[in-house]
Amino acid sequence: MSKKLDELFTRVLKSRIFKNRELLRPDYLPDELPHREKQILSLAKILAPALHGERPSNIFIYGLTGTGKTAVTRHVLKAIEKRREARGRIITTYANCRHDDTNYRILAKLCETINVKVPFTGLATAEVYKRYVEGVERKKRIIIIVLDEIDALVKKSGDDLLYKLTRINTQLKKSKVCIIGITNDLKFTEYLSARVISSLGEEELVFPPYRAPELEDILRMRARDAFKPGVIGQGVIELCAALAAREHGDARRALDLLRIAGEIAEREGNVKVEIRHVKEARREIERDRVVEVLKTMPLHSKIVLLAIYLQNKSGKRETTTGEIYDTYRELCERLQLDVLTQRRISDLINEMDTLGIIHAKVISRGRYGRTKAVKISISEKSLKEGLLKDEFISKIL
DNA sequence: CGTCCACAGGAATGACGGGCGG
DNA sequence: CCGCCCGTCATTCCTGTGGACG
Repeated sequence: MSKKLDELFTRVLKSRIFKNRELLRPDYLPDELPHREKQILSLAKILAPALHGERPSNIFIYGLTGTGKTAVTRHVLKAIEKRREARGRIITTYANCRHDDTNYRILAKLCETINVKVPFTGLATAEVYKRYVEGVERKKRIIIIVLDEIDALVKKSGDDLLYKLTRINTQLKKSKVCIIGITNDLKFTEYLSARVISSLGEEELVFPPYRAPELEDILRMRARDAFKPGVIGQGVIELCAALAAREHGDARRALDLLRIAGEIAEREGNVKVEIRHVKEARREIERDRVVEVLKTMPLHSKIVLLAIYLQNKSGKRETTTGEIYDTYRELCERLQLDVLTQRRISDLINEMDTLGIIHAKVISRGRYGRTKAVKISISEKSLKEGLLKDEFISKIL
């Protein structure tokens, strides 16, 4: 056994495919961002006043996932920080609102970057905010706050925090705060109140999706340094680009495809990355994503999903809330668990809808009521793989 | 054209686990 | 250590509603 392991490690270390795999990771920031020159310049122009101590306008950045919003922002901030003028004058803060999706956690994160200590929980949000304002004022700097995937925060916790942050400068004398909001939801402003839109949207930048040829450029540039020479087979780059272009021009997806295709080829002991590896990579990505989401869902969501699945299996392609709830209740009784109310189940169904596990559409059937038509939008295989990990669920299946 | 189904989804409230200040 | 307050999850109660049926 240990000999086999040894061989495996050696093989991975002496990769015949990769020269530097890290270059393909989604959070790697390359020196050059092809086809985003315009956005880089615009953003730099807006932020430049910070260098001589003026507050830059707040900025709203729109664009679908993988269109380079985060990369461009980090790129520009990095360039600003490098300038001599920035020293002792500018502090930049980055927070991802999908990762930290409550007002409290965002504030805690902001506090962290200006060395203000706050506990994980327990304090009132208003208290944390107060400490943050005090901390900022003490710093006497221009603070640039990047709130990535800001839509996630607003949808969950409302725009209160945003409002406060846009007004924060009225409480400050020695420091100034500038906010960059990044969102991949183009209709995001619907969730915002007018007061926030006007102050946050002083400037707006739109990132269009990458087209397939542009994705090819990006991939080729990264592949040149990430892979050993000559290992990329005919048409591999083009396929990755085409698949990602179909997914609204998502560069992250394109890079993931290429990296995982490379990993699959390597696992096979192949010396070339071929088209079939890319196809397999696509399947793997989708499966992993879904299984990961399923595994981390709360127990009752899993049971609801199972209920939908069982309804599905007994012939119907679509189910309604009422039918799901009945089945759900039976399952709970069999497992001797407390039954949640229908109101709560309705929320759980909505949550799974936004996660993309199921598809729920409100339909009206006249005097037979108004309900939701629910169907599962993931493969049976990944559903089982994700659910069977749960000890309760596996009792039933 | 009004009715009325079967829910959707908002608001208020309670239970619970956890940190804070004294 | 205690009483207090907080955020989160869940319940209860509620009003709203698209359109087939009569």
